[in-house]
Amino acid sequence: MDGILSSLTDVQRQAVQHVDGPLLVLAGPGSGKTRVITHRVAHLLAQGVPDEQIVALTFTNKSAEEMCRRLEHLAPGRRVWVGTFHRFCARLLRQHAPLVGLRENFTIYDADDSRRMVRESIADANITLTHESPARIAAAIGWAKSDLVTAEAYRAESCNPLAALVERVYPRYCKRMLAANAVDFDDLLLYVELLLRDNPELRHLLDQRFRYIMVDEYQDTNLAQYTIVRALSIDYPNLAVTGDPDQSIYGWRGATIRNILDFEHDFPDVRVVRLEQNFRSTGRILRVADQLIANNRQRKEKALFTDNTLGHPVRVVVYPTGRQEAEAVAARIADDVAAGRRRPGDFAIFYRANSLSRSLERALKSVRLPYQIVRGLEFYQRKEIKDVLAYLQLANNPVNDVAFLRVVNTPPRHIGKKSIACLTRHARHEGLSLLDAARGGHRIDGLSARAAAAFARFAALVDQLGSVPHESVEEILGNVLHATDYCDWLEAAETEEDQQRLENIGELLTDAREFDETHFQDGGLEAFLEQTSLVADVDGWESETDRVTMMTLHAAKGLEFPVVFIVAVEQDMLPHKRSVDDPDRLEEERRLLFVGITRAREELHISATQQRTVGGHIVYSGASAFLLELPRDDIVVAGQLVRENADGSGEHSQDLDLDLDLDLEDQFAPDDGSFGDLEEFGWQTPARRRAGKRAGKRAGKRAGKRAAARKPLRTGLVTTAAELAGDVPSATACSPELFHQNMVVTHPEYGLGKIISIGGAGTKRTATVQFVGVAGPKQFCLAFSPLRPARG
DNA sequence: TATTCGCAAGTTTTT
DNA sequence: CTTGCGAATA
Repeated sequence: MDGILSSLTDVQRQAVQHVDGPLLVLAGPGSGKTRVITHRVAHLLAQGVPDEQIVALTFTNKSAEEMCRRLEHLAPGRRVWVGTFHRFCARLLRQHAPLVGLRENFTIYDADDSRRMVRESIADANITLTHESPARIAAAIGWAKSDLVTAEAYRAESCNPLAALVERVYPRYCKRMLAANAVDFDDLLLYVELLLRDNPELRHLLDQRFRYIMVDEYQDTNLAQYTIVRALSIDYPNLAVTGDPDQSIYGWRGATIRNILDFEHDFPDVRVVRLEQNFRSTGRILRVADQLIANNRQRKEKALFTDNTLGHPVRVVVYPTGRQEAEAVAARIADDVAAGRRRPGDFAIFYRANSLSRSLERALKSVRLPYQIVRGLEFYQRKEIKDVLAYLQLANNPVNDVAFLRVVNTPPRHIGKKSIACLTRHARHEGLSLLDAARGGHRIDGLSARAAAAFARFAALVDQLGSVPHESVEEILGNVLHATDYCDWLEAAETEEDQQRLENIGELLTDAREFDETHFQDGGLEAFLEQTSLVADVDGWESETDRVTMMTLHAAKGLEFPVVFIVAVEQDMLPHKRSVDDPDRLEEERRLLFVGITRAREELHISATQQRTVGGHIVYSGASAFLLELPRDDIVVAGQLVRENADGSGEHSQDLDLDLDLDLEDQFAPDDGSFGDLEEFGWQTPARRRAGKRAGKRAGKRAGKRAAARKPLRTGLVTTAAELAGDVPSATACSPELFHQNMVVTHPEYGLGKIISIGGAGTKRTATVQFVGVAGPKQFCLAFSPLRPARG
């Protein structure tokens, strides 16, 4: 035990040695948080706490594994429960499923399955969507669940069209899910909460059993998660949470930063320990991170410091295009690797959105650098994998209608849309599951004898799958592939794509075999299925292999790399355009960048472009406002950032040093010459564009004029600003969010009008406009209409 | 009923 | 640019 404690700092030791009562560890990035948690577990064990009384909850399987690994070192052979919140809840729910109306073999639906279910429920409610999407309704339902609002309790506030839809769809969705014996991710939490709320004796029992609970990344908990750990810490309030408000990046998923900000309030006798010493990054990197995050209001002040060397300045580079950015990053890495300074595995590239990985991937390929993209989920979302898993799900849970519909005609069994519609109608009418209805298909009106026979054969097939003795998942899976002819079907096709599919299925078989070796005894097929639905992207990351890692900023949390590149730090990308208008969400975007920055140990490169292709369209990007918040003394800038005051007043342009770093000139100037032109571009920050958008007439008009006067722009940048301000009519549509009720607008054909009603979001946002001298109101889909705000 | 083609729509982050 | 969906065709 002495050995364990001696490797810790004083503050860390305080947290580790805390045994009873609530504990809050405010841990800055790189402050040894995981170390503290694992050591504390080891300490508890050393104090005589039985293994089964300790539970450590994490957000990703990845960090759970890491924790297990370290724990195995500190306390070999002990069996402490470490895992994700969702897995923990899934386990509890399996044990007590009947209490909430489920059976213990319930299926966990992924986002895709649950969206299908929402779609059906929308149909149930006789709703035809006009300007909302099933996805948005699904998200709203999820949001309600994270806030512990059940279907029965849900009431739409008046004047909220989305909520009005949710109020009708949510109960139907719930009913359908129960009938299919299925839960979605949010249900896992919600049901456990209800379980604890409605069964006091059970709650007490579990409270007693899980006597020492630890929650990592506490800043990312939502109300449901908070309530669950709270309910398990009443009789034995030994709840230890660790987190950093500055790293809260899941607000969009219902996480509330208040859970950590108010922890001291909720648990009055809490012991608070602050870990502020950073052991990871250079002084400069830490300072850059610290300065950036100082711009946030919602936080607990922290005094981050480090004894590490100052290190290199952070490089901020602006490239003309996304392609050049990707090539430059790849070239830089290739250079370091070729010179023997670094290994590929030292590098990580982070981006805001998955779609940005493509150009990087291509660039790394062309310089022959080994890489891995952390996007593990994708594997389980492939059609062939989902198909095969659907058979397994159906074998395990025969009332799973979504799985039934997925595979009833895959591979093709001469069962068409009409027959399925007929079956569905009958099943609903009789209150049967689709599989049960299929079994007695011959008695259904309007169903051809041929189709009825096909259904019966399918039902028999599924029954056979379910009756195979549960020797191993691999065997069960093998049986599925054989009995359904799935592989034969793919082989027959012989296209390149189908070859790949066969390989993927092979990979799934390997997965199953590995599972059998390690976990089969913990629950067999059901446990395997649970694992496949509860994996996340980060989980696919292999730290051991020597490859360049690419991932989203979200996935990067908790990891560290010697050299980090953060690309596409542009306005509307980071901060993302869906977040810029909401101060809270804007702060979250800033935290996201903070998380990215603090992953870097030795070197950090931040880049942006002037022009990038997103979704097939070229957009002229502007510098992220965040770039201008970085401390000048700790960064080196290549490219020019021109800034104007957000209110559009005065031309206060702050030109950052055009400090071209030599490497960069070497890389680009000779090749394409484009780098030398960069200065001319008069790169524009979004401050101006937004000034134009918001204050429409005043600031916008001036911004437009001024921008036009600053001439050497050859991109469409100025035009864009002017258009947004309403100066130049054009075929391109304005941002739909720009319009609001009662706004006066112009249309090239109809002229001046007024918005009399408006609703929806994104491309679905529609407005009804009454034009002057035009009979009857007109409807517009704002994303594509030539409608724009009127001047003056 | 199966397959193929064309068009439209949606593009943030994840358990 | 991708994926998904619907219609037209074999």
